[in-house]
Amino acid sequence: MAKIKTGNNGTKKAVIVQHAAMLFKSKSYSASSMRELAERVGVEAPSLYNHIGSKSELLQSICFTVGNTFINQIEQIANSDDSIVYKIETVIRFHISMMAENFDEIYVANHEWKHLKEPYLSDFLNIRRNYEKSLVQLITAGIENKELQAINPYVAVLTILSAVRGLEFWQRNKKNISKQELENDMLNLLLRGLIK
Amino acid sequence: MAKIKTGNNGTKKAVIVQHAAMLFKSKSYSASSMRELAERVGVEAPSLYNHIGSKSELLQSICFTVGNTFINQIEQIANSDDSIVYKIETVIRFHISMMAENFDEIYVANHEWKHLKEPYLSDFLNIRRNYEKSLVQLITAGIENKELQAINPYVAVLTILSAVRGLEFWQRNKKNISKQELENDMLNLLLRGLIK
DNA sequence: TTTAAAAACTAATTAGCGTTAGTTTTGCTG
DNA sequence: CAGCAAAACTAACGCTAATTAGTTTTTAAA
Repeated sequence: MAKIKTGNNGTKKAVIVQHAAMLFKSKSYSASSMRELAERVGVEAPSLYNHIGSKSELLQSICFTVGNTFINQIEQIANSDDSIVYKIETVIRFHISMMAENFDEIYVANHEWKHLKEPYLSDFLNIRRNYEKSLVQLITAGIENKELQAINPYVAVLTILSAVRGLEFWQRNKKNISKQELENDMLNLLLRGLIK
Repeated sequence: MAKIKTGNNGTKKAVIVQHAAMLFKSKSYSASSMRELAERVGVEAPSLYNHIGSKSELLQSICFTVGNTFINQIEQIANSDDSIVYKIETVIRFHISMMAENFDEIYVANHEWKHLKEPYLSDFLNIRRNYEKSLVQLITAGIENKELQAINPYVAVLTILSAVRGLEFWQRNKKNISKQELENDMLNLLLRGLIK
């Protein structure tokens, strides 16, 4: 009946992927049906297959777009010659910005990656491992540097990544706290701690 | 064919719930089938229904057991007369212990609650909101107290809860870091910050 | 050893899923 | 306006799901 509206930029597949991210976020991947996705896109389910290969291809698109974005960013930061503390600040600010502007995709990549099929599942986990490894190197350098406290670098990375991932709770309460205040307070907390 | 083994403590339903937690954790709720659950329990699928009411009742059991445990704990802590900093330490240590000893249920409660049906979904979200509220009060008291830095209490709570939730990543690497080292480093980081 | 409840089984129902096949409509290009 | 490819449609296939019905086996007490 209706046609898929691309809004003059991006392919029709991109429109479908965007709707898929919203649907997968709210219902989870397994509980989302192609029929409901089609309804949201404004089309009958089989029509989707003129533009995509399969349901799992949608999940792949989402997860790898997100993964590659973060890998690119961390490489850029690692190659700059700022101080370690400033680099860490930049990483955290980038996570907060991504969370604000690409929430659906990031949420899906964080929560639904386990439904990827091989070999994509292994590829995705590799990307994530490499990202964590880059951060561990950053923290380790900062400790040798004496810029940072001597704590286990893996614990530090785990805490930082979890904290920024937790911004999904902020998304529910966006009105109460501005992005600026959130950024400043979270950086302050992670860098200087809770205690006065 | 076989019978459900209770190991002499707990009901048969408890055995099924425990297996359900493991299954839901590894496959997600929607992608888990009663047939596979039955196989893990060692029985045919319809036999499960002699002990439980439905698949979603299993999820309810898991989510509310976890929720009530944390609500009880936070009430106990709030009613003690330790310093705020010590209370926060106790909360964080409790989360780490629970994560170490009841990982499957906590993981499922954290990740699969959205598949609860009404009215259980609303009830669960209420429990979680109340828990967060208790923590916000704790942080707020600590700021007025001058024990804590004056940052937005909601940001502090969000960061703490996310950090402890992130311990699910530690579960994958348990061998590399002892619970003691993890506890000390994470407390140190959250209370005193990354910077030396 | 009889008996009755608990708990297992087999078979079937109903419903929804992703996807394919085949056909019709749409919209651009000559 | 003729023709053709892109993209929509309807119908249906093959599966798998949660659950129910009805029956048999097991367990344990009288």
